[in-house]
Amino acid sequence: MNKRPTIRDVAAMAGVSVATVSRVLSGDYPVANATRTKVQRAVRELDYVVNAHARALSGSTSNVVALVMYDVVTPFFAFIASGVEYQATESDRLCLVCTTHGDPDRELEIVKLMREQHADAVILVGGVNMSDDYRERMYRYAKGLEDAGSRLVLCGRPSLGPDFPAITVEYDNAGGAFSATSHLLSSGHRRIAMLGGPIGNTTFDARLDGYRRALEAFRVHVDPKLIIHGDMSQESGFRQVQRLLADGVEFTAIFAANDFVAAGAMRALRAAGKSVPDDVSVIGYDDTPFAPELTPALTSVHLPHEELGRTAVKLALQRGEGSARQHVMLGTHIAMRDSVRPLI
Amino acid sequence: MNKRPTIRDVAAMAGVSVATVSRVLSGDYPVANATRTKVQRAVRELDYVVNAHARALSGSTSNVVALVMYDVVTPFFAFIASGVEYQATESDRLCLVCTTHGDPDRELEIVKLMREQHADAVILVGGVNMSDDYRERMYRYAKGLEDAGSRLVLCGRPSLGPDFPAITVEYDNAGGAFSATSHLLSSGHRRIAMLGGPIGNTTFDARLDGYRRALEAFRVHVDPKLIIHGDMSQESGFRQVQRLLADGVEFTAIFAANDFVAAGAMRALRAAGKSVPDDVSVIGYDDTPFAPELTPALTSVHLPHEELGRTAVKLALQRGEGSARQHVMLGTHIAMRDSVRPLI
DNA sequence: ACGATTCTAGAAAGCGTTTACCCTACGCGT
DNA sequence: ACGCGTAGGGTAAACGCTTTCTAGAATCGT
Repeated sequence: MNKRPTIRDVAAMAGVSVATVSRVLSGDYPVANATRTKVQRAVRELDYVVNAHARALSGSTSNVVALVMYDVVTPFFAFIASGVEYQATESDRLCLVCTTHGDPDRELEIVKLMREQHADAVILVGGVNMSDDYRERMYRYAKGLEDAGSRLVLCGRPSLGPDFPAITVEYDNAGGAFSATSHLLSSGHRRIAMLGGPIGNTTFDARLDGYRRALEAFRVHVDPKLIIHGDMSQESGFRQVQRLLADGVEFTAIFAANDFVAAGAMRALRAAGKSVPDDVSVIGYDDTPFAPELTPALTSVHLPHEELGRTAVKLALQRGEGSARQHVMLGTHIAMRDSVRPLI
Repeated sequence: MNKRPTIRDVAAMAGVSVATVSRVLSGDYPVANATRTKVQRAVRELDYVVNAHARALSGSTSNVVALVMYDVVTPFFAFIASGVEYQATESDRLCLVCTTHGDPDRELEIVKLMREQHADAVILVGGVNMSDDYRERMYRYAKGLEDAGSRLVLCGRPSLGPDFPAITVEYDNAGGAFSATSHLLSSGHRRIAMLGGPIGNTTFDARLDGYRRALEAFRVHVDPKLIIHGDMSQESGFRQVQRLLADGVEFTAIFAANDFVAAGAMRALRAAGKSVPDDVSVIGYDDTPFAPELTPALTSVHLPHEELGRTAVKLALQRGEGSARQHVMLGTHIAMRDSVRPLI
């Protein structure tokens, strides 16, 4: 097994100094054509590649963007990750992916790892449980990252104030929920069940809030019996509807906190002999790729997932001092399909 | 903005040498308790974290596992990635993710980047177009990675022979297709349409092969008219069925090369007024999370996605010389649901 | 023809760790 | 009392690159 060649080997073979090789490789400094050619031949000959760690140690950037999220398979996260990855390679960065599975300690751990790695940007994706000490801890993280020269981006997570050293890239969570609920309301529905997510999570609190505000805007009573919380799984949606039915709660429409819950809900409805959308209208959130494949095709709130990811990277990599604490909010829209019907 | 502290700052504050600090941090070398405490206090005081690049440069491992795949959102890849990420963090490694979108040049580029990064393992995921020069190029990659001290893993991609310096972790692609087709055959179906993937791709060639072998085992004629190729999208499945119908090809069952194609196919069938499974049985591949949510719930070939990913990492990180070129094959099974019905 | 620029390229000082090597002091067996 | 093994800790040499500083050669204006 050959040892991997270093820059000195290349320099020796080309008969120049290591400085010259380095300059040919980075291509910024003027180098005579003949010399450049010699060096390039040596590089090819030896199949030389630079050592990224040495380069990062010597220079100052690591060319790495870090992505921290709940998991990697939920479409919501996967699509944001896709946008991040896309823009990262566009900007010649590599993409480090870590998952927390909702564990705050793990998140702390990861941020430490990212400081070690000198990531150019650290992107925290998705909602979070805004606990008492979350802000304070997040502030320490942010400081640490700033000192390490990394940009912190909160993506799909609320800002922590304008003086907080982080970029925020949100989508209009509450607004999407408001539109969805309004859509149901203006179709004549008044008894709209909200199948919500875990309490305290910024994402699902916001969706619930949008639901509430829409009802209020239509002067419809917010009936607590219509609001259920669960995790975000298909099973949860299934059971939530079963419970509603078992409790004899009346409703003509369902607003589910995401498409998986909506799918489970529709399954429960079908199992109970109720037709969607004839008996009950259903609307989801996230507009996952399978939404159009359900029967009936699911109406859902569409999010600009990929653009969220792309914007996060773009802003983070943008140099200039004012850029370190921006806040952008992306819009949502409803993808209308067949799971909603006006109430006659 | 504070400069980030180095090990010398810690050493100075604790009144010891940098060597001692390093030893306290790695914890291998004996250090007196009092000294250790002093150092740890200084570390906390300064909020010091090691510089991963300096460590990687000095030591020899980068603690990074690289994952190269088609994209990040297709459930097939996402679940494998999930397994990789899981096992990587289990082994205290970070996980670098790159996508190729099917571009072989991009794959080459990425492997070079991974050599630069000194990744402990490079995992190439999923099928590939086995072109003439693929083998040769892959061989050069493999050599380069081996010299760089990285392990190469082919995951869900066929081995290139026992003397090829790479680990292979496959699932029984053809076997799964064989089972699926056999399931249809033993339910009495004889006219089974195969909605295949792109020609030349190892994954879809294998699935097609399993289909063929099953028909032959049942002594059923393989009718070329029943075999269509497309990309792997829902739309592709939809159009493939439309075409079959328009061409007046007779069939009582469909074997789709993945669940997305199956979903599109079912939609086309429904649009044409055909009932699944009363008129046509359908079976998918990959057993994506939405398969149970379709109407009817889709029978599909279940793959051990996460275990593929986990095994890839586990084998790659396992030290010992013989371990550098192993080959494991994982099994599949059919997840039976409601989209298949015996032909009466 | 001669000083002033402009190119080109080398020498060497870091970048922040780890680790091989060396040294001191102390306990212990004989 | 003496040699020795060992725990504890310091010194300095890598690790492989980038970049500043410096300097010779080539070009140019007058």
